[in-house]
Amino acid sequence: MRLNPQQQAAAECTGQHVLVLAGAGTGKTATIIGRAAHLLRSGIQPRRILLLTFTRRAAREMVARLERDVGAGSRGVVAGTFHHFCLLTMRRQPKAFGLVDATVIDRDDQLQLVRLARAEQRAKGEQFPQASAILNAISYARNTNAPLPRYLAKHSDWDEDTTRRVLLVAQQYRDRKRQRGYLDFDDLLHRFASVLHKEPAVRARVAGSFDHVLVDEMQDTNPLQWLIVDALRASATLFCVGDDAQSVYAFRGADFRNVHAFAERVPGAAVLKLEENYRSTQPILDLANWLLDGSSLEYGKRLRAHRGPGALPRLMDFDDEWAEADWIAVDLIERHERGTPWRDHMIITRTAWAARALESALVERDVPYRFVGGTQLFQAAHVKDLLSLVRAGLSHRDELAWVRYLTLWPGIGDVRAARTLDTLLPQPDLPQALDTLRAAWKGDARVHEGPRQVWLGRSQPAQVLTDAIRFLEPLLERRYDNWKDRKRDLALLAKLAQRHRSLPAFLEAYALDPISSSEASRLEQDDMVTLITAHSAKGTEAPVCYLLRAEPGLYPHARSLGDLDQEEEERRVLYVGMTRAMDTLILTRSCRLGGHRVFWGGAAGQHAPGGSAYLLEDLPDELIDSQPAPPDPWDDDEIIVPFG
DNA sequence: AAGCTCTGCTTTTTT
DNA sequence: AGCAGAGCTT
Repeated sequence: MRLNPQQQAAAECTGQHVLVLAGAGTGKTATIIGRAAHLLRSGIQPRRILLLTFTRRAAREMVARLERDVGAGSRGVVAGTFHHFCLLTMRRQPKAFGLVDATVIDRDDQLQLVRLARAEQRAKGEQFPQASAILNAISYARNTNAPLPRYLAKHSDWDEDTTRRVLLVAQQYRDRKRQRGYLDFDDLLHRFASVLHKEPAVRARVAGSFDHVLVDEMQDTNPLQWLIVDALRASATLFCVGDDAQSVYAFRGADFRNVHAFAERVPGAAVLKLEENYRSTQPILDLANWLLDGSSLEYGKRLRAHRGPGALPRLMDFDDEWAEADWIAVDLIERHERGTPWRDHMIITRTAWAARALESALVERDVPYRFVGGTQLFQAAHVKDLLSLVRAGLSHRDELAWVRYLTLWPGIGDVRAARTLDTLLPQPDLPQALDTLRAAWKGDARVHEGPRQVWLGRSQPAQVLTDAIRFLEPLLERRYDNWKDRKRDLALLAKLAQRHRSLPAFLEAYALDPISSSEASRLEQDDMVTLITAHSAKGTEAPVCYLLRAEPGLYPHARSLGDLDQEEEERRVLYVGMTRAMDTLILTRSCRLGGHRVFWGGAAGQHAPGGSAYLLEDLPDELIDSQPAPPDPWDDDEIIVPFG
């Protein structure tokens, strides 16, 4: 791989900590990979290089590219998400981190726990914050390393009494986690950071195992992650890459001061810039530059296209989302027929939900596609059902799994499940708990058999999964009307389990990475259109990009209206979306801008002073090729035939 | 008393 | 797709 002089200089700048400010498409990944390759060539041992990314996608891509560039010499480089790295390290020395016998839980499990606590605080029929809202607040405070009461006082509009009870919910959530040995995603970072902070010996051991730490997407790191990077700096050299204009995870506590204040926090650090864009043609970048110019913040960024001129981005208006979706599907088919492979097309959506019309159009027109981001296909209910049985068969203390498994049975609801669990929990181990269950349960005798099968066969993950599917089949078939389709997902899961030595390892890997959708699709076919959320799209590119529903209510998202920081983040989300396109950028919208629409979310167009209710409001004509809406193919007005 | 089924509501972004 | 609530069934 060839680097330009700036990239080269960055990759080879050794002897001090480095921050690289890299605009969209300027070869950020190439540079970080180039850096790793340079270190390996200069004799650094692979296992002394740590490569931290923010998303699993980025981690996978980095590893693949590094292997392609360096070959087997890259084996042993430690690469993964922050969460992954923390868990891995803590699993190696469980005692030092107090991690013996802990189960990692995903967001669904978290929500379930919060729901239980919430039910106790909420009066019947009363308006009370949703479990997800409470969990978001808990998580945000945690990731920004701020006490929850202070965070709520500042950022929520809940009244005093509600706030008091939300704090009780949070307290209970914590207690329940502790009692059951559950660790949520935030705990992974928090536990790791706090032990590194409090135990100099542990810190020295962890930090001392690396010479170089490479951090991707630095603008997305949150204060907790900063503490981790900061601890590693004690004996390793940092190489951080980021772009403040692409910071889109503030909702998760990301703090781009980690980029802005880098030089002050890390004395003697070199700050380098990459500004030449290699991805897109100039008109696409002109549009992106215009978008940033409209901000009240100063991003100090002007993307220059190394590739030079090209076609103007297009803007298409439609009557409704169905017409829009169908037009895109047809356009994709035409491009495909003209010889462009499906994989060269990417459709970028603000939310998973906003793409529902598009998904049905793609299905209807037989366009092969995969969805990246949003709620994963594999977090589906039937997968959770299966995994709940597996988890129940490994520990009688896993309350969430047991309740889910038990309520699959006809005649068992929340109440009976909870009561049954009260008898299981005090038992010393699982076999005895199962005996108790068999003795106490008057109904279907098979209830205890499923977990028992798992327990007995637990040394062979793939076989356990296969047996568990067979065991659950009658129950699930009754429950879901499209069982045949769902069964295929489960079979895939059993196949993936083959790769893991133990069931807990499989479950933990799954919790952190609920089946790489990439893997799932690779098992099927390669050439397909990518439908992707703007957040997930960061770091990707495609020759042809559609920006779906680039309309008021979505850019900025209605929920962000009224908060200047959030509105500003929406600008960056749109910026990320636009700068994915290499040759062709097509923006589509599906509402008539003339007729004022009231958007859900309450705020109804009330944007913050200095912000904007619609980011493409004053789009200059010369930057875009505006096209009138094509006739509505679904127009079902009666055709009046004149008689003579 | 507990579970089941129907209906209406509500959907940001991710580890 | 999943939740909450109402009303019905076991």
